[in-house]
Amino acid sequence: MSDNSSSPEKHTDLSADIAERIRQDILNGSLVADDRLPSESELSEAHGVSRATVREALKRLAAQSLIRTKRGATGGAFVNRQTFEDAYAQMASTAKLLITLNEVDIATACQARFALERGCARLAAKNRQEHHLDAMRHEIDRQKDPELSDEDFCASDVAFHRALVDATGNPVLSWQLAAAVEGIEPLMNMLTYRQRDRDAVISLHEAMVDALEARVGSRLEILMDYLRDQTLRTALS
Amino acid sequence: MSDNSSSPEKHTDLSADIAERIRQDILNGSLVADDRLPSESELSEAHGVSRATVREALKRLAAQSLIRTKRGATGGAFVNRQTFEDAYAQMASTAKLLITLNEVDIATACQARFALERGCARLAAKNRQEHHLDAMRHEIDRQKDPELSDEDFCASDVAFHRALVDATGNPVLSWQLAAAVEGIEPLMNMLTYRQRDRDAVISLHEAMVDALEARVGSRLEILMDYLRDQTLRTALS
DNA sequence: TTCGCGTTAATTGTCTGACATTTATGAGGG
DNA sequence: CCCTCATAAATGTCAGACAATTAACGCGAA
Repeated sequence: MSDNSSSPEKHTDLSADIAERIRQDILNGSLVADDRLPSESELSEAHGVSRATVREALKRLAAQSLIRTKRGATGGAFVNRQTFEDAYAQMASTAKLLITLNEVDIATACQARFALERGCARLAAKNRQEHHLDAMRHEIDRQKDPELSDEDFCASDVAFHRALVDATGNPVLSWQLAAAVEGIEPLMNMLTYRQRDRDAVISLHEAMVDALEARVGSRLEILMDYLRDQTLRTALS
Repeated sequence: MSDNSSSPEKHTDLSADIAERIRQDILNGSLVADDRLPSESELSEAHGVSRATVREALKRLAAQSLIRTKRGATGGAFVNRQTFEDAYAQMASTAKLLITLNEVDIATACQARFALERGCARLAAKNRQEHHLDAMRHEIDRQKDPELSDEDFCASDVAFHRALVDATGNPVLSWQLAAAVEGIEPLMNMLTYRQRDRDAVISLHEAMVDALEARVGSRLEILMDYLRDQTLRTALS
């Protein structure tokens, strides 16, 4: 049944249509997290297509991590709970792809990253907890090791800023920000830091932790501007 | 053959493996935009699997808009150019899903949105062009129509803020921001604006355009804080 | 009773071969 | 020169089969 698609458009790619229908069912709440979809055979019969087509549709949904599948007697396709963690990974991956494949220059990426992060400053200052400060100080200690490779230094930098945005206590915010920061990591990885550059970054990081501890958002904003300029200088040298 | 998968892990879901392999080829540059992949038959032979499995892998990639397919003699699967527009749609969709399915409360979403947008203020003030101001003023005119439904009012609001972030002139930034703003649109759509609320929003919008025209980023930031508070008040009434 | 164990059924994962549909290309005739 | 038609290559779809996995059931033994 239900092959009377109300849309008279070109019906190429049945699997896309079916995937979209199921997707809508998830969106509008007909299917909620952990619900089990009908079996592939039932779906194929319900939509009037072959099982192969249904499977292609399900793979599409799986690729967007909308569903997961389990084999066996009680198996089937289940609606995934959309965790922030999942969405974060997905967005970071998209961001990485976009930035590497479009040859975004590092200045643009830096500007974007620090602009976004700047927006978190006041909220982070207001809501930060002790463990956020601890995490950031821990990363600073790592960054002080002169033996650290540029790549590891960069990774630690990402962790530092991740803790900073987590300090806002707003999951939507930290999820968006973290994805953005991680998305430009490949670009940041191409930076080569001289020791002098590292020292400058580290002292700014320390000042930022202090500002965060004292809950002075405005100072944090200023420090972020300095950090942006410092990073841009490193990039252009 | 290359079925000598170096990974001895549980090899369930061959289609996922193959999709991942091709994905890596795109990531590392072995395949670049508009390259044509081998035909399904060739891929199935190359990876030692059936054509059905290859097709499932390709559908996964298509779902992530990494490839497109064309039928016919010169058809096949082609690597997609990753446009900001594509990535934007994808991220907005992910954001919508995440926010609706996790029952994020409107206060959290608002806070996130305005915090992110606030980060753009200074950059937008610096780089804005005349056509950005025009677009924003056009939306303000729409918003003044008292016959406008709440939903249309909200859509116009999204367009207004989209123009604002575009004014930064930074594609990475506007892409991230626009996705975030559109992601919380479903939530904003649930708001009911009294006329008094609309008037308050509109005058703030007008003040924001003026600040943007005068290139006074700091004032723009303050106005955004007001707008955030105003929106929160509307939400909580 | 309760534990253990094989059987069974349901479901996804994979393969094979076929046919339908779309589309560029080239040959042939007017 | 242009139109038409056959052809080939590729994706889209289908049907049917078998393999692999897994929970649940039933049954016998301790």
